Formats: sequence, C-alpha cells, structure tokens
Amino acid sequence: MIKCLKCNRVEAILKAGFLRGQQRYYCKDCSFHFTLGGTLKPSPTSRKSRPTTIKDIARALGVANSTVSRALHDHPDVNEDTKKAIIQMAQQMDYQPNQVAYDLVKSQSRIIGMLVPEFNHVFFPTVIIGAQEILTKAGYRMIIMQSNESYADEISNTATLLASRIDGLIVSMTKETNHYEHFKAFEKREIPMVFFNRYAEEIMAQRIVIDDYQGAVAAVEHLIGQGYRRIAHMAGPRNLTLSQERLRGYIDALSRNGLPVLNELILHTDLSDETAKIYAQHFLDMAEPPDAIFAINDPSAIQIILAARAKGIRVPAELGVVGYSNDPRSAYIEPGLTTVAQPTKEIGRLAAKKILALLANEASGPTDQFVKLDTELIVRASSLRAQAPR
Amino acid sequence: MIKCLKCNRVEAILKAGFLRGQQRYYCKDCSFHFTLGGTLKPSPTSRKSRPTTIKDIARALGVANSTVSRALHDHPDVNEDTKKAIIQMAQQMDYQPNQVAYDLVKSQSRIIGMLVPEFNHVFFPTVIIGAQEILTKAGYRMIIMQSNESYADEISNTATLLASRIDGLIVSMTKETNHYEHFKAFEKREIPMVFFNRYAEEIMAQRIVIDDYQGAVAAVEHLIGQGYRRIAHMAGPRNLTLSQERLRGYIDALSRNGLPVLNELILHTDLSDETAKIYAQHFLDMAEPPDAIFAINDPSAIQIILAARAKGIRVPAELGVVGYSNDPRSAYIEPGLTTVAQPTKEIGRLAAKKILALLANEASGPTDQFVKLDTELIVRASSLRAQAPR
DNA sequence: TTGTACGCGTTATCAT
DNA sequence: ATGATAACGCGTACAA
Repeated sequence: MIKCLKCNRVEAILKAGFLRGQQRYYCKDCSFHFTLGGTLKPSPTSRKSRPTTIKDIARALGVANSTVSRALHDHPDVNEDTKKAIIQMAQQMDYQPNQVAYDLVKSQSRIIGMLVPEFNHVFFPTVIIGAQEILTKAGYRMIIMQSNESYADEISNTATLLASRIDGLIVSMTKETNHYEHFKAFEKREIPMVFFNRYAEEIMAQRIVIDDYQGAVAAVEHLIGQGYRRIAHMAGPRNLTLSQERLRGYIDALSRNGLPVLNELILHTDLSDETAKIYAQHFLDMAEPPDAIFAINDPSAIQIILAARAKGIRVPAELGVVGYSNDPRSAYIEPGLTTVAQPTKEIGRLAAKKILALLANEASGPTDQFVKLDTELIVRASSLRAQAPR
Repeated sequence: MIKCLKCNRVEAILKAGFLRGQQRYYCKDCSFHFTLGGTLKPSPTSRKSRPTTIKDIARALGVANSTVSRALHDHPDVNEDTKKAIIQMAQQMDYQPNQVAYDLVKSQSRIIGMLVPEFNHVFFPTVIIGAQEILTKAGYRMIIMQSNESYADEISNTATLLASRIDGLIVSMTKETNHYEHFKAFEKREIPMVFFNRYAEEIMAQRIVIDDYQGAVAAVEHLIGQGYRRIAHMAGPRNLTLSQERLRGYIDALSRNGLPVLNELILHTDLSDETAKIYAQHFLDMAEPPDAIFAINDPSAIQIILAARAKGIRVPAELGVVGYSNDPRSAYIEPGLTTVAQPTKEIGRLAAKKILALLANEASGPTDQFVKLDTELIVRASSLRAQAPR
C-alpha cells in the first residue's frame, strides 16, 4: 500500500500520471503530489522535451486544468488576474494547443480533404489555391491527396481520408472511376462532399461544374464563324461527364448551323499526350481530312498543332485548332492557341464555400445541387482563318 | 441516500455525469460505476449514426476493448476464433479506425507538413508529387500549405502545422523570409525538417539544393561558347541562396573566360513578371545593350523574349537568352527557350526519404547536411547564334 | 469563480 | 488468452 508522504494516510491515494518515467501519486486529503523517488529506474535519459500541456500550466500555477482551459479560451467566468497570469505563463512555457487532442474531444478534425486526380498541369493546383484561400481563413486545414488518375489510388486515398476523420471532402474523380462505393462511405457518415468538374451521378453531393456544354458550343461556333466546315472533335474519355457535355455542345453547334455530324470525325482519347499525337496524325492523314479540330483540352490541342507543324500543314490557314482549359503554354505556342478558359481559382473558392456552408447548417440534410460556372472563349491565332494568309 | 451497488457503502458515492440520459454514480471505495437504471427515458431517438468504435465491437461481442484492439492489430496473443469473430464483426459494423485517437495516444500524427511559397508554377506541385509518392507508400499523410510568397502567411502556416503536431516538415521558404524564429520552434520540439531550394543558414536542418552554381556556370559558358560577349544577368532576390549561387556561377564563368563583370549588367528582380518586364526593357534600352541575358528563371526569361519581340530585336541573332527551371512554356515559346532543368520530382522524393530517415533513427540527433542535385542544360533556339541568321 | 471527474477512441500495462 | 484500467490532452457539466 502506498502512504501519502505528507499526511501518511493510505486511502486517499490516486495515481496521477508519470513524471520523468516514475509513477506519480496524488493524495486527495492533503492535495499533495509526490513520486516514490529514489531507487527506481534512472529515468531513461532526458529525451525529447515534451511539449507543454494545459496540465503543466495548471500545475505551475497551482490551479485546475479547467481554469487554464477556460482562461485560454477567453471564457467570461474567470478572474481577470488569474486569466492574465495563465496567459502569461502559457507564453512563458511556450504552450501550443494540441490540435489532435482538441479534435478527439470535439470528434471533428477541422480538416477538409481535397482529392484530385493529378498535379501535372496547372488546373488542379490552381483550384487548390482557391479552396485554400477560403478554408484557411475559416480556420480549416487541408489534406491534399492526388490519385494519379488511378482508381486504385483513389480507393486507398479515400480510406486514408476517412480514417483521418476529415470534416468534409472536395473531390474530382479519376478518369478511370466507374464505381462509387468508396464515396458512399462518406455519404453514410454524413460527411459533406463537393465534387467539381468530374462527378458521379449516383452520389448525393454538391457539384460544381464548368458549363462545358456552353464552352464547347462557343468554341465550335467560333470555328464555323471563321469559315471552317469540316470540324473534327478530339473528345475525352466517355465516362467523364465533362467529355459528354463538350461532345454534346460540339454536336449541337454543328447541327444548329446545318453542318453534318460525322462519326469518323469524333475520336475519344484517354487524355494522354501519346494518344493525342496518334489521333492527330490519324485525322491529318485521312483521305478527306478535317479543316478544323476542337480538342477536349489544351495539351491535346498542342499535340495537334505539333503534328500539323511536322507535316507542314499550316495552322490556321489549312487547319483551325481550338483547345480547352487555357493552359499557360497555349499563349506561347506558335501560333497562339484559341481556347476555352475556365474560372479555375473560382471553382476552388466556391467548393470551399459550399463545404463551409454544409458544415454550418448540417440540419438542412444532404442536398444535391449543381452550380454551373461560365467559361470564356480566348481567341488566339490558331483559329483565325479570316486574317491568315491562305 | 444512494448506496453503492457493489459494496453497499454510502459515503464514497460521487455523481459521475450522465449515461444515456440517466444520472451516473461512482463509488470511490470499490471504483465502480453504475446508474440507477430501469424506468427512465427511452433514449432520445438515434440521431446521426456515430461511427463504429472499438468499444461498440467489444460490446457487441461481449469481449474487452483490449481484445478487440489486439485482434485488429493481429497481435499474436489472441485466440484464432475470437480474432476471426472480431474481424468479421468489424467488417459488419463498418468499423473505421479513428486516426485522431490513435495519434493522441501515440503522441504523433503520421502527418508530414509541406510548406511551399506558391503553386503558380509547376515547380512546387511537382516536388509535392515526388514527396507524396514516397510518403504515402510509408503510410504518412501530408498537409500541404502555401504561403503565397508572404512572410506573414508563412508564420501563420507554421503555427498551424505546429498545432497539428506534424511529425516532420518539408519546406521551401518565402522569398521575403529573413527571420527564422518560427522554424526554431520545430528545432526545439525536435521535429525533423528538410529545407529544399530555399533555406536558412542558421537553422539546423537537412537541406536539399540544386547545384545552382554549376547550373549557372553551364548556362553562361554555353552563351560564351555561342559567341556572346556582353552577357547580362537578371538575378533573383538577394536573400535567397539560390540567387546568390547563380550569381556566383555567372560571375565565375565570366571571369574564368576573361570577360569583365559589369555591375550595370546585373539587376535583382523580385521574381514577378512585372519587374522582369521592366528590367528587360531597361537592358534593351541601354546605350550599349547586352548581347545576351541569363535570367534567374524561365518566367523572367520569357518576359525578356517578349520584350525583345516587342522591340523587334531578334532572338537569338541579336540577343541570346537562357532561363532556369525548364518551365513547360519554355518549349513552346518562339524561339524555344534554352534553360537549366532541375530534377524537380527527385527533390520531392529525396526530401521525403530524408524525413523518413530522420524519423526512423532519431537517435542520430540533429544533423545538418547538404545534398546537391545536378542540373541539366537544355539547349533550344533562344541561345543558338551559331546556326541563326545574322 | 474555481475545482472535480468524465469522456472522446485508442494503445499498453498490468493482473488474472 | 483475456479483462480491467490508466494514460494521451483537452473541453465541459456539475459541484462547491
């Protein structure tokens, strides 16, 4: 049995954590802390200095943990003097709140997960900047993961995010993703999700999309306005809604202007440069080649321009080219690439705001809702046949 | 009066919060918790389904928490049958381990912080990809923050990362950063740090740098080899070591080849496009303008090419230009930009490996150590006077 | 105004 | 092999 070193009683002894590797005791009768020092382990060499905790401050000042907690949170019910003393001591001891402990007790994390398919182009990083701008202002942190355009990576990433107890998820899917069970887990936990650009129809969530249909219509009608008539489309993967929408815009723009829609002029790429190059050559080698190509994105359009250049086909005189996404390279390639610009950073900002809103009034339940953002056609030389030498 | 259900004593009874809406009591004598169960409220309707915990599984199976924990961790000391039952039940109840709780008890986070100055160019995102590749494989998550090239943001970001109890920090400083107290906090906590590209001399940490000196020497000697003689340098911010190193390489390359180093041909930019443009015009407007410019990075070099184009100065015939960092645009601008390529993704991989190594053998104590990575000169048209029409 | 004790979900150290 | 139970650091209802 253990006796209190002060009052010698034995019944009011509680264990009170460890001090330098030794069991520490607390006597409730005389409010006395002590350890059974002496012959125990020689304390395993003073190691990594443990960060200051609320307890440390309380002990140093002889007050209760709760008082310290209250003072640090500027709770009204705490004496001004004690508060001052506590805050000063906290500074002196270089106290840093432990977010992990806070999260546990609050059973939240103040972390928003951000899951994107890739970092190789500026698009997703820019969206991230936008989201971060809003979220850090609101006191949220972000865990950013990228799935490498791989379904398997997406699965493991979502599992990680789930274990990290993220409070919300901003996500754009892999181009491979066709099953959505891994997202349903968030649905079940009622963790708000915002999908952007690429999304799953069957998942109940907020979606932020570019108005891909309008962007495509504008691009194709611009080509038609420049006198191009045999316009091909290098389309994207069939499972992505954005591909479907841009294809729909392409088809409607042609039909609306009395031009035929020819299957031979529509090719679906996997968004890789290699495939784009192969398809570009295929288009240019056709018996009756297109006089213009509308590409699913700028990297593909750039491959088209390069392929044309290699074959000695003049752009825009013999071939008009329009891309999508306003890649930084598009302004610098020769000729400058006409493209559809998306409000990239705005997507991120909006997604973040949506998440915060969902977090705020969780009462409103899961709503799925679309936000469509407008695009802007940026006209450069690659599609201007009017002024070009013939 | 309330009697303990176990020892029937009455004096040692404390109230102990509520359990499912019922007053709960605690007997200090026999350390026993109990409620006066029975006819009370029928539990206030199951709300938001709380995620399954280890306790839930234990209760469902009538075993102890510790047994569940052991089973889930594949501890040897657990009966095969119980283990099987537990694992199955865990699946059935859709159990997800709570990383936050795990982190608290382990007083670690398995999170590596990554702090970079900006996302506007491909450089930092690419480094991040490299780091992530290694870290996720090792079971670490990342919190990525960007400081917007602002010292104030860097301060607040480091505070956030500190509170998040990150296990390690990979960082590249702001171009404004001149004081390093906020990094010393990590030093004090013995949180391993790896600086890359931009670092502080006074902080004890691993550093990964590109061999900027060699890269600059190669660039300038290439220009000299092409017959340029009056070579200017658009240098970077003075406080960044990379600026100093590239400047040193520039100076040494000139001296070594018997060319004078002229102060009027050295201008320090702040890395913004606007300043680059102004300085480019200044160079080109000089009474005796340079016949070549070595720029601190590609964005600046691109501004130089654009300025020359605007003035009708032919590149490379009248002006040679070499950049640094192999920006994706540099291959597409006209003429193609000669540049010094850095092994970007490799930086990230290496930084991650360093962090993991430091985490593994923390015994080795804080070492500061340099790793220098080699660059590669990519020669494009902007500096090839030999073949160019004069 | 201040202190006590509990719980958040785990792991780990004891007993048994 | 399994069960209690004390941590981890914090917020907070309740008691004093």
